[in-house]
Amino acid sequence: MAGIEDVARLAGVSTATVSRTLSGKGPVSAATRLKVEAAAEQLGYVVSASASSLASGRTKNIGVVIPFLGGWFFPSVVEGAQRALLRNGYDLTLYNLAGGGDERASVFDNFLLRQRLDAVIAVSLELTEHEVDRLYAVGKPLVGVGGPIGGVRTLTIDDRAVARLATEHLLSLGHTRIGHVGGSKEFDLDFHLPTNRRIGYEAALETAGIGVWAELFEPADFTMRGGYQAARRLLERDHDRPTAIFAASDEMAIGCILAARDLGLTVPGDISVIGVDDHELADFFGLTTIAQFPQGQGEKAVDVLMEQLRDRPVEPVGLNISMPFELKQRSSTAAPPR
Amino acid sequence: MAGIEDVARLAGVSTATVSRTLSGKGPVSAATRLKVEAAAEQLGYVVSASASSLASGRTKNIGVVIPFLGGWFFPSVVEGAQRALLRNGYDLTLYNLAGGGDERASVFDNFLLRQRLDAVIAVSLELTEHEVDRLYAVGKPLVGVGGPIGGVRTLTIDDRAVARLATEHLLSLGHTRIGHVGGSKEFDLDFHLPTNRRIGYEAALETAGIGVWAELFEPADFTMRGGYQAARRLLERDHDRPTAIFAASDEMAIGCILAARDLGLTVPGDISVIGVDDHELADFFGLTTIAQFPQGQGEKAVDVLMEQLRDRPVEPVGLNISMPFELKQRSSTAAPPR
DNA sequence: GTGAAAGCGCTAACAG
DNA sequence: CTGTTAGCGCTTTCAC
Repeated sequence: MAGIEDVARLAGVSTATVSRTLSGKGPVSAATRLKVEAAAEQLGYVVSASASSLASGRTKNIGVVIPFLGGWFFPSVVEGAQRALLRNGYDLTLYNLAGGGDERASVFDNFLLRQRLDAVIAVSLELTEHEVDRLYAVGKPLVGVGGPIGGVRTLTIDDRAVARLATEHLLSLGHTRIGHVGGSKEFDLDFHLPTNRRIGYEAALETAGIGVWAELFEPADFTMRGGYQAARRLLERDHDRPTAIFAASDEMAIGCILAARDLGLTVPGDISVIGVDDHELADFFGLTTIAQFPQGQGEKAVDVLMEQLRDRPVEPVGLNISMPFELKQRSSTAAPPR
Repeated sequence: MAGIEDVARLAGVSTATVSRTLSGKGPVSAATRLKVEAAAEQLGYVVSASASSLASGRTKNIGVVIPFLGGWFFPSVVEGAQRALLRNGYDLTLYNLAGGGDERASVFDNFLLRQRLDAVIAVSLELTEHEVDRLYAVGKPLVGVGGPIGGVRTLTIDDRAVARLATEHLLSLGHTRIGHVGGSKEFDLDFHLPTNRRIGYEAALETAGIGVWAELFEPADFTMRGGYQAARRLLERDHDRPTAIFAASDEMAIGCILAARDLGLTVPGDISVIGVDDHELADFFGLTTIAQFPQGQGEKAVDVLMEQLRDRPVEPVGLNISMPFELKQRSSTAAPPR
């Protein structure tokens, strides 16, 4: 492992010049730049992260905190963030709060405070005041993805608008009895996603002059199995069966499709199904959905941070940054039967 | 951010004593220990990672390199490793090679060499000689998960034994025409998993005195859709249709189940299906499978590293560490029809 | 545009 | 058992 001094010696300059050249900060003549770069290249020199951090206060590393690494959303966000960070020469250190034990406390009270991070991205996390304090105590920029965090810049999709769009799609096809497989109470704690999607669904119905029937709502747990069970409850009654279902996630929507098939119903012949996400399996099941772009969310979070890291004084213009979503029509929705 | 000096002052001792106390290394009297701990607690002191690393040469951080973060396997391995690392006070820095651009080169030629890592875990990676060299150049312990890396300690499951077990399960139920949905050539590059599973399958058939029919093999791409299409090809012929399918992954196996349903066949009535993985969806689909435990693999990789980091001289006893797998019987397998 | 030198905050001998 | 001290390998003033 060659050090900066080796490079300096080989290039015939001082370590200060090597540092300036390789970091791109400070004035260096074209000639020296070339010499230094050649020397560094030849020796395979790579700066020592700890020495550089200690001296400069910058770590070139950012922390990503997630509740757990399951499903499709979190890995996608992380992958997007990773890609963007790599481009910027940053490392990504992952903090996974799963486990339910003292992992969470230990992450917030120790790991994040080790001054190993220049900033943190918190994904779908409802942070307690104490946790936000801890984070701010470090004095590092913080951006949220998905869950509104008090006083923190956050990237979100407008869940009500998403639900409205999905419901309006079904309405526009002529459906009037539209069921909703949403989240149960337990899933509302973190960022009110289920509630917001339900509100959007109901708003769309009301705008269309159609009443909201409580019995057309079925709560589930965001899994395929949960969606399956909810859909069976919705579809097994033979009076007033819905002709369409809006599920609050693709996994649940796929569960609905499978339930319909098991009941001998065809999709979309007898029943239309629409989800939210554009999950990796959506295409295979021909699922119409409202796509959101988690990778893009991860990348965008990084962009926001990079900007903040560059010109410090930039304070949050608006706290919430709205992320795009769009209707992706496939073969699971069509006009109602008859 | 309180520093070690603040703590020393408050506790009325030297910084060396604080360091010794908090790191647990070196002798400290019970009384001082208490004083120091109280002071540190009161000030909310957390050691600066970069200063500590620079001085000690240890970073308390390990790198995990993965080909991409999709699917179910990689996130699970990462989550397992994360959990184990957290317990040991280590951070996890994630390197994702996806993207196909120069990400890979940049990771190996820069990121991993920044001396930010005490060790690295390479998951399902076929490393080039140059890459292994780079890694060894850093002089850090390296352990592989899933893909045998030249000269590196690696955790693997015995893919041939896995396939044999799956096939034998079908044989024991009385099946004799057993199809295999395996991996196509492209997927063999990285660690010969498809080939090994196919060999295991064929070995089991031969041991049972049953010939291997080439037309009972269908290659696919490890996705649900790929499994679906392969199964259709296998099941659509009406002469000599297999009565059971062994798929080399659960996602493909689920695709097979869906294909069977679409062809009007019942599982396991007309056709039995077995997979490999114990994927998160396996239970929902009632899929019999050979479970492997990716979280456990991640944890084990960490254990191996921790041991190596503790008592340096420990050299690889055997290079390959065999990981457990087991038959998990659900409702997708039964005796053949008639 | 470049070099000298003073740290960044901690750890690890080495004394005592 | 505890304190003193010399770095760890860089970055960053500040002169020149």
